[in-house]
Amino acid sequence: MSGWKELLTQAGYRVTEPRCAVMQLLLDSGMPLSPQALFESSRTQRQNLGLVTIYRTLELFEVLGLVCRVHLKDGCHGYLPVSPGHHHFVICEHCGGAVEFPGGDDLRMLIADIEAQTGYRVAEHLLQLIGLCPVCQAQRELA
Amino acid sequence: MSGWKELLTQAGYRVTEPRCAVMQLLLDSGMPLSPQALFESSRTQRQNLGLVTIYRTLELFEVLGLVCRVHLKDGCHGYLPVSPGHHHFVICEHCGGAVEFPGGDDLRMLIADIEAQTGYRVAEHLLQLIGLCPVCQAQRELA
DNA sequence: TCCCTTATTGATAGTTTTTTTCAATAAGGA
DNA sequence: TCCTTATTGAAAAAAACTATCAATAAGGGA
Ligand SMILES: [Zn+2]
Ligand SMILES: [Zn+2]
Ligand SMILES: [Zn+2]
Ligand SMILES: [Zn+2]
Repeated sequence: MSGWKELLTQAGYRVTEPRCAVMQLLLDSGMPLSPQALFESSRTQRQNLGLVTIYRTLELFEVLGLVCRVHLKDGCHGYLPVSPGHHHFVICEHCGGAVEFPGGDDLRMLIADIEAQTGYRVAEHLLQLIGLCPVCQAQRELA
Repeated sequence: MSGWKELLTQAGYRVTEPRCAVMQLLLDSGMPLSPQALFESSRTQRQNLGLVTIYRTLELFEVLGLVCRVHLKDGCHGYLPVSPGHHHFVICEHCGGAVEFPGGDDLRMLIADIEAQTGYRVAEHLLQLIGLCPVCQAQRELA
């Protein structure tokens, strides 16, 4: 994400300090952050964002396609910054580290199959992979 | 789902009236139901389940693989009864109707690709398709 | 650069969702 | 039928999320 400020502006929104802070925290984190986690991070870094602002900012960012909401096992709902377009994530179940990947032809085929089988017209999909990142794999092998 | 009572018993749990009621409501519904929705349904049908019991029952059922938690746009977390094994759902975004589809080889190729690309070891995945069911498609065409 | 309009913020309060607690109840084996 | 103990559900607490509104600040225009 680099041009996100321009995107905000073009969409008629203001580039405010709190919005910058939220985006920065997300970019620095590398793992899905919940609204609460963002709130606490912001306090640690003396930015003191309001929790309400965080909710609103995440919602706006999601609508603009700047962040993506992922579903976690515990508690659900972390947010990750995303590059423009459609995407998915592999999330490490141990450290939370998330890596984005594009949906491939495989998925397209699968969806076509399901449409044929069920008669549904598929408009969107939710796909997340959960596993162990290389670092956590190595760690586990030592134990 | 037919042998779910046996499955409960074999796992050392009791087959109670509230558990039967929750399963029945889920089976009758055909769409994802939230804990709150189950609570209200149960009151309508004079079964008066406690909300806490519903939460606990859903959690147990999920652990036993009898139901599956799906993530909805608004409010998140509906529950659907599932047949044994691995599977996913197509959910109608208009009427909520859900259809299960088996996921055997599923995403094997895709996952293998991602593992190679990212170094992650993928353990599980979350896949949901969202779209329009045949009925709702027809309805939309008339409008 | 300064001002003015108005989008945005955040404190407070309110609502919804989920979890904890614990005495009363009932499932199911003896 | 009785007894043990898993299970229930009312009530209360905690967590997650939303609504309100006066004060603030972004950024366009003078
Ligand atoms: Zn969710
Ligand atoms: Zn990891
Ligand atoms: Zn439908
Ligand atoms: Zn699958």
